[in-house]
Formats: sequence, structure tokens, C-alpha cells
Amino acid sequence: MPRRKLLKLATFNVNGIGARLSQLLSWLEVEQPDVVALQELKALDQAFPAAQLEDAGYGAIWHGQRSWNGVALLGRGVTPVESRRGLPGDHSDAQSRYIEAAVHGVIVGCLYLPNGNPQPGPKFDYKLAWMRRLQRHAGSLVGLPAPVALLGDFNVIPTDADVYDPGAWRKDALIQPESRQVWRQLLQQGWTDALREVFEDEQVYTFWDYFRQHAERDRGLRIDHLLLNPVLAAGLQEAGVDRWVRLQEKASDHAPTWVRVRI
DNA sequence: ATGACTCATCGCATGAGA
Repeated sequence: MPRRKLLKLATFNVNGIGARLSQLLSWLEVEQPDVVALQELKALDQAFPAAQLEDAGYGAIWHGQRSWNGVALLGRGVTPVESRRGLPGDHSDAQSRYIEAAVHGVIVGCLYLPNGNPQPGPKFDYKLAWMRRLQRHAGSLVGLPAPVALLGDFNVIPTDADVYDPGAWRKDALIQPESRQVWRQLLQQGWTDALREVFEDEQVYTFWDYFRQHAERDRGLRIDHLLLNPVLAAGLQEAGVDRWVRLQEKASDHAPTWVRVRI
């Protein structure tokens, strides 16, 4: 028998690493994920709290940006070995939205897909162009003979089952047919949508906006996703959303979302 | 149809988020 280990991989849009550091640290301590993909750091590289994360037992790589965007990868007890920062296909794209590394034997892409609102318009065009670049890059990863995961805030509501009220979001970039079509094309490459695989028909959300007590009332969206290539999907054991984090005071509007896999 | 919240920024409002 080959040696096997159980790994917990998580994605968490923190909506400002500065405003969320204490919550991030307490979540890490309670849940002890092995690999964490973070989005929306909203901080310059020099403001990333590497020392505090190191004290908490996590090595990190990050790609910051002033005010907006920003992504990072954390490894429990290890520093991720970076393989890429930025999606290929557009050298003029200066937004910090993708970082990739080997962590605990898994190739992990951490992504923050553009929101795309308002649509139609240039921001929606940028979203779709970014998605096509992601599709191309994902196509080069899915068939590797190694475990690969794409983790992040995809800003796509895959189906009407992934939103509390499809009608309320009808004009939003997250739910447009064009966005969903590229999502489906990603899955057709062979990726497994881990949360949907585990929850099947059960309702599960990862984001609840700050308005009208949507978190408390569980009126949310499923937009944070974990895509597993066939090698990794073969070891999928469990998946979940740490909604308790979203219900805390001063929470991000997203909750940490995770899978447990045997590799 | 709008705005409700929240974060970051040389802020006393604005842009962006989703």
C-alpha cells in the first residue's frame, strides 16, 4: 500500500486581511486546515501579516495590491512552493488575482475571479476574458498525473439551486448565462465541483451579503468553489462550509469553505 | 428602481464589492 494522508484544503475570501486577521487566526486555530487559499487581501505586499501567520504555524506566499484584490496561499507547517503568479494570456493585466503553488503534495491554484458588475460593460468583458484565460490554464492542469486543486472565489453562481432567490440576482454578472457557460466548460474538462458532489441536492451557500440580516436568515449564494482534478477527486472524503465564521461580529461576507481529501 | 452594509483610501466622500 502507498502511504496515504488526509488533507483539509480550504478557501476563504477574507474581505480585507487587515480587518480580518484576528478572525483568520482564530479560525485557523479551531479548524486547522492544511492548505488555505485566501482572496481579497486588500493590502500591499508589505502589509501582509506573515509573522503572525508564522507564529500560528503557517507558511505563506502572497500577491498583494493596494485597496483591492490580493491572493495568498498558506501551508500548515510548510511554506508553499510557488509555481506561478498571475494567469497567463495577458501581460497587461495588473490585477492580483491568481497565485499557484505546490503545498503538501498538491498543486493548488488560488484565484479571485473578477466580479464583473455592472453588466453589460467593460468590467463584465474583463470578467469573461479572465474566465477564458482561466479555462485555458485549467485545461493544462486537469490531466496532470498529480493531485491538482483550483480554490477560490469564482464569482459565479453555477445554477439556480446555488442562490436563495434567482430573480433578485437576475441582472447580476454572477448569474449571467455567459458566466455559467464558461463554468460548465471548466467542469467538462474533468474538474469535480467538490461541494456539489458532496452535498448533492442539499442547499449550501458560501457568501451572504451584509444587507437585511442575510447571514442570520441564510439567504446566501454559493460562489466560493473547490475544483478537484480526477487524481484528487478520487480521494474526496468530505466537504463543508464554516458558517460559524460568517455569523461572528465583524465577519467577512464569505465563509471558509473546505474539503477533506485522501492523497 | 433604489438602497440597504463594509472595507480601504491622504476621507470628512468615493469606488468597489456581489
